[in-house]
Amino acid sequence: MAGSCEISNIFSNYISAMYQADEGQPSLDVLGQHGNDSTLGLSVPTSQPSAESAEKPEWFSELPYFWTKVQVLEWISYHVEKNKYDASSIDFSCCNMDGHTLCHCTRDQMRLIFGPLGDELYDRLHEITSDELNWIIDLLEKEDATSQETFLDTTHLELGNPGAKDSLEDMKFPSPFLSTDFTCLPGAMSPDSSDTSGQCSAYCLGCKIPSSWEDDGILPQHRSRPCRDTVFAGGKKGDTKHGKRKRGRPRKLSKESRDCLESRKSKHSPRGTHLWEFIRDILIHPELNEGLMKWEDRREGVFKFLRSEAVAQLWGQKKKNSSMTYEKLSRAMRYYYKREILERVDGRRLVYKFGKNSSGWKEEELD
DNA sequence: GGACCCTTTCCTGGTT
DNA sequence: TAACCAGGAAAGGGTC
Repeated sequence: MAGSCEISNIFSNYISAMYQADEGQPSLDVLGQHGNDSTLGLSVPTSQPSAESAEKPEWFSELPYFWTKVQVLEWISYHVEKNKYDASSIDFSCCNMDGHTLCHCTRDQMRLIFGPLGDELYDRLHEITSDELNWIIDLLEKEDATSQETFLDTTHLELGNPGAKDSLEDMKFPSPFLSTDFTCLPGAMSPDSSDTSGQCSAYCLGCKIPSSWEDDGILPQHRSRPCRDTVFAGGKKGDTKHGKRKRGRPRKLSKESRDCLESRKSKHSPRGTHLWEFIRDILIHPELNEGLMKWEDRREGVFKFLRSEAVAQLWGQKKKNSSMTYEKLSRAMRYYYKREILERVDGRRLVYKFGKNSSGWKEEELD
């Protein structure tokens, strides 16, 4: 009970502080500024430095997973205030949780604890943590560069990485795939576009991610709005007259925009993973691809897309292409027939087979 | 700078 | 009717 009292105090203090410094309120609109994009269902804090940045609460610059109980409360307080919610109906005794616990709350649990605010909190947390997966992926990339390890030790993530936190600040970017298509729990990673009320889909800290998912293409992008708005400018349909666009790949970003987005990237970053390698990596990590793809005949290299659009979205995310679809992905797959990287599997929808020019999928090779 | 490669995008038509 | 498949065509972007 004492804990509950303490929590209430923190809560009150925080709200008081916010009233006193209304101007200084964290610009976490932030968490909703891109939110109009229902496809993405995400938004990220702006990276534009603001005069108030010095007054941002601690939780703003921390990963939710690492939030202390106090920071969790501050975060809750912020949203209580933001939504003009009556905090008296919140069960404070249930708020005594750290970020780790918070991140594993289901939507239903959030509702139970926070009432109508539960949905809001769940969504906001989801937004932040979806960004974090990208942070994690980035972290993995750095890790991979030094260790050549395919997988990341889970404990490493749980301990955190101060350097990577900085990266998070710099590079948050919404993850459409993860936000809409993944229910990603520690130890399980399965897409589920329809499930918005199940387990907390925000966290993937227990997941191990194939090394090829870590390359440049999947790196978080700069999160400032002006840049982000230009990221997929070429990918929008109907951007030419008569609602039709020219054939071919749309022009990429202007140099300025690219610089903005990729200031972190090496100018000579190697070519990203090829599509077939990306597909292969999903397949050879069954613990991650549950629900995405499956082997039909492992020995023969026959596999099937279970959630074709989800895979396409993931591929699109990797290539920074929000308009990727299975239709397009499958066209690229069909080009592999000629090169014998893939073989046709006639009469079976969504089924492909690795060809003689592919590698790295056979069990013998993996051993 | 240009060739080449690897997609990406659009499209038409066919199949399930 | 929708989803998928097949493959031509055109184009962008990265690498060499």
